[in-house]
Amino acid sequence: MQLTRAADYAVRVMIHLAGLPPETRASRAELAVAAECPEQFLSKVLQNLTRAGLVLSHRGNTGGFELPNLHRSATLLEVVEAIEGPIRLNVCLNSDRACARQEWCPARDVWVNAQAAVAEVLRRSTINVMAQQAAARKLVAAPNWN
Amino acid sequence: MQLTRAADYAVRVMIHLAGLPPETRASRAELAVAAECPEQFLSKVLQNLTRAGLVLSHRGNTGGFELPNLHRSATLLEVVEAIEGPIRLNVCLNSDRACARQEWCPARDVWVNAQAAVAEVLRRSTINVMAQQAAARKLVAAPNWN
DNA sequence: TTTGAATCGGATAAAAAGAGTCTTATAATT
DNA sequence: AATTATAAGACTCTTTTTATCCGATTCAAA
Repeated sequence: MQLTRAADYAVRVMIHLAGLPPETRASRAELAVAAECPEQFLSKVLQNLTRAGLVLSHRGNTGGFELPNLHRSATLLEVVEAIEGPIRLNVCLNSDRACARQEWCPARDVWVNAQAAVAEVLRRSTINVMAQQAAARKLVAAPNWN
Repeated sequence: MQLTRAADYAVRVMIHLAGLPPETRASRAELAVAAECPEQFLSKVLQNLTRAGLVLSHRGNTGGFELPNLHRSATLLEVVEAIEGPIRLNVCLNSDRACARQEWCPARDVWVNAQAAVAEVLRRSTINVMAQQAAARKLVAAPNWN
């Protein structure tokens, strides 16, 4: 019951991108430094984000990754699910493979509620707001007023 | 980000035990049928529940497992954590191995809140109440009034 | 048009976790 | 003593996680 490293890195990257000026491209290398993770592994994460449309990739000499304006306010839920797929707190919540106990099982209701609670928290956080928070906190941590 | 089968089985077993009269012993075989899971695997689950004190085990000819009265109102959180250990939605929430970004990372707050939300839902559900619900719903599903 | 810098995509792999099995030991009742 | 339980540890198999490597592709600039 834990977030994967891949999803964590994805969130880090998205927040970093949201902190850059619009239309800025960041190279994979830069993003790997920002996310503090192996660059090759981040490659896979970025490909998933690209496929989900949360990020735009550009190849070639001046290539890199860019956050489309449309997704500057993406939620953490979107980012996490882009990497891990839909959140399912228990196998019995998979609509495909329904559980035989479903009719009467009181635990299922709890899993449903718990899952909804997590999703709600993740849905309420957008990466642009988090980027602002990060910037503000870094200023407080290492002020440069002179 | 999913419950393990072991934790799911543990919950099933605890609810089953809570539905029996106090001081009743249920054999491992009976519990495996009730939980719809392999008996040998359940063995490991039951050992963990026993170590956590949530269940009493008795060896020998008339042995079996028993739910101590003290724990008839155990919460789902207790049961799940007895099997999986403390819930940690992300590695950075492990107090031992703190994250270097902790000072300013705005995502951490979200993980903290999400984790608290899950825990709260699980804490609000007790197995005795769920056993009653299960019994009531089974009656509705297959009534036997005559 | 060639070169170089960048991502893409597939193959591979090591490590860890999850899920389950098997066997021997131990305990308690009959 | 025999029978019937659980305990405990070793073991296996599969899947997931967490990467790494390398050739192909793309694009811009020299």
